[in-house]
Amino acid sequence: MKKFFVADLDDRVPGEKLVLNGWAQDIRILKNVGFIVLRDQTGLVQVTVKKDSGPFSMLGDISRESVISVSGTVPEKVQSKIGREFIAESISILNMAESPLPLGIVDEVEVDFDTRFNNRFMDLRKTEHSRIFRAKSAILWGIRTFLMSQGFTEVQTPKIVSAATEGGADLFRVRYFEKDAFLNQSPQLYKEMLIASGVERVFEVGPAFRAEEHNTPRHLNEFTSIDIEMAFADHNDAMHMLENAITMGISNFLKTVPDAENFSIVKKPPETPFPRITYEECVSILSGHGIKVGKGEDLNNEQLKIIGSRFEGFYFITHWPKEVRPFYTSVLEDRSDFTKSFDLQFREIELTSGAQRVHNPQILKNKIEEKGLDSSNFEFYLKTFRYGMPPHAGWGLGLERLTQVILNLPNVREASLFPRDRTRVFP
RNA sequence: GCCCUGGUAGUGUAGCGGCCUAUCAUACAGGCCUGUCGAGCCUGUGACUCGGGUUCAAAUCCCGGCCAGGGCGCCA
Repeated sequence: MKKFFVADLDDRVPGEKLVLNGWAQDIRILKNVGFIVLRDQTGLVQVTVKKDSGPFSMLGDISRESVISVSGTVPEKVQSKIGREFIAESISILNMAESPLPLGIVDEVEVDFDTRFNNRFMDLRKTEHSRIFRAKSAILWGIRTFLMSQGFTEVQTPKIVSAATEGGADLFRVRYFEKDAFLNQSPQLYKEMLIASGVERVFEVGPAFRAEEHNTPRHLNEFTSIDIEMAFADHNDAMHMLENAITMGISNFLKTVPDAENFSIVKKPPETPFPRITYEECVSILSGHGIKVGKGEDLNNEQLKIIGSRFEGFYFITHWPKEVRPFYTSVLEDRSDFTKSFDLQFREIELTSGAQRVHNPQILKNKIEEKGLDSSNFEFYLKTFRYGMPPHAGWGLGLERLTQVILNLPNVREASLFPRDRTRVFP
């Protein structure tokens, strides 16, 4: 069993004997001395092999990326530029790596996306890639602990479903024994049903599937959605919960991940509340740029870039027209063309979509039909609204996109261990 | 779904009708080197996505397939 990590060396005293395990990232052999750069999940150490020591003669047999175990001592003085050094007394090869490697870990060559993802296990041995997932994990942990502190219960809802959440066009169809079924695009309907069950605050972290044939740096066909739903709440309550959750996620990331402030573009937790701008204000700003947005039209990428350039980081766009929002979104009492909805944006990237929901069953049924959907397919859902459904609100947050914008990754696929996109279902 | 671009050694590239027996880097193998650390130096190994077509001649031009990256739409 492994007892020490490479980074533990920083707390050890000179002369102490211990065993380090890891990957032989690089091997350099000179006439009178040899070096192995040993890597484990905590970092790098230079293992120095003196000519008169036993393992010197076997250095040439170790291939890059082989897994080795080194016993040795902590040196009096660290001479390596890596900042950590260890003097080998014996080395055993636990598993030899084949060569050449499918992609180099320390080679000074670029690697294409395709090659990287075809060999993702190897790609992730690069610290700059694996740390994305340490960041993602820490962000999620911060959000999760925050939601738990606010009285939320984490739930798991089905991913194989019989009806579409908001339509049918963009769902993956699967064979479910003798029936047709779909992979769920969102836990939306289930979250709401749980509100009717008397659990007042629920959240779920789980996969969402979209069969859209997009091919962009910000879309995945399978992504991780952080979804919440809260009873006796409106869209403003949901926005507060969201900005605080994000702030706690970032704060936990910055606090717990080594070197976080150096590879993140978000250097400190954002201040709350996040700026808010209404859809109509956006339209008016765009009009100042000579861009006309038609009534009830969605904002496109180019338009969102213009809006996004006015803000430092996160901001909300609120009160979207009802045309561009799903049937379960409630409208403003005084202006029924607009909804109690919001998107959380970071520049032009949409991270979250949320709203206060419709809780009156008759209005909800009408809205389903207005969207051209067959309300009888939603009976399992509508039924839960007829026996005491509180007013409620919630949101869905894309975890990969959140990670992407915080780390300023050029492509959202980088924030997914094994991305599923228009053409990739492997590995 | 529409549109654009690209596929050359393990990896990343140059070449874009004959000078290609295909460039360079990195990797790999061997050698040299007083502790190296993007080590350095020498020698060697290793490649034109697939199928048709045009041509005296195709890595290079045309068509199709497969694979990839991106733009739009749509969305998290």
